[in-house]
Amino acid sequence: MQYWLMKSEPDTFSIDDLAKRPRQIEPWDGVRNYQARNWLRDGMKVGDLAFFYHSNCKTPCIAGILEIVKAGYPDETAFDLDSKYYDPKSTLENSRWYCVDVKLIKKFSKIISLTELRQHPALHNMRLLQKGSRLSIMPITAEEWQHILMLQAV
DNA sequence: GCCAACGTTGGC
DNA sequence: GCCAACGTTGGC
Repeated sequence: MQYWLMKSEPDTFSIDDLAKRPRQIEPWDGVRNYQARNWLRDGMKVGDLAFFYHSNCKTPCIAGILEIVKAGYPDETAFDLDSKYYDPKSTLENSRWYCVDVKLIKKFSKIISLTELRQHPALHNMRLLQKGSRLSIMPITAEEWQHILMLQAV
């Protein structure tokens, strides 16, 4: 059991967009970074939980909780000529990119902003808070997970 | 919109 | 294998 944080730009795909999906399930596709790809392909297991993070927006924040409901499989957007995620170097026989399916577990009634996260010494080591950190998928420790959940409960 | 930080590409 | 050039990310 591993905890994760997954970034999405709300203008592209927000937690509300996920909430509108029929079973609140959606492929988490379009990731084009090798480190993140490795975690999608090899690290994430069905039943793992993840924070849904809104990036590149007015108030960057953790907006809710996701569950991984399907483990890593080839990202089909890479095969789609019309997709902005199209990559000619990814093939059906040898897929370069992977995705997982996520399900919305909870949308926070009170979001936890990046500013708030920075105020807690217990979270200082989070990869998310490191200068220049750009990973869109990252692991979270159980301690960090619990700490952040407490902030939400307050 | 700015720009620092980072990742990728490709010539050599 | 180096590294300059370029493109992207993402907070502010």
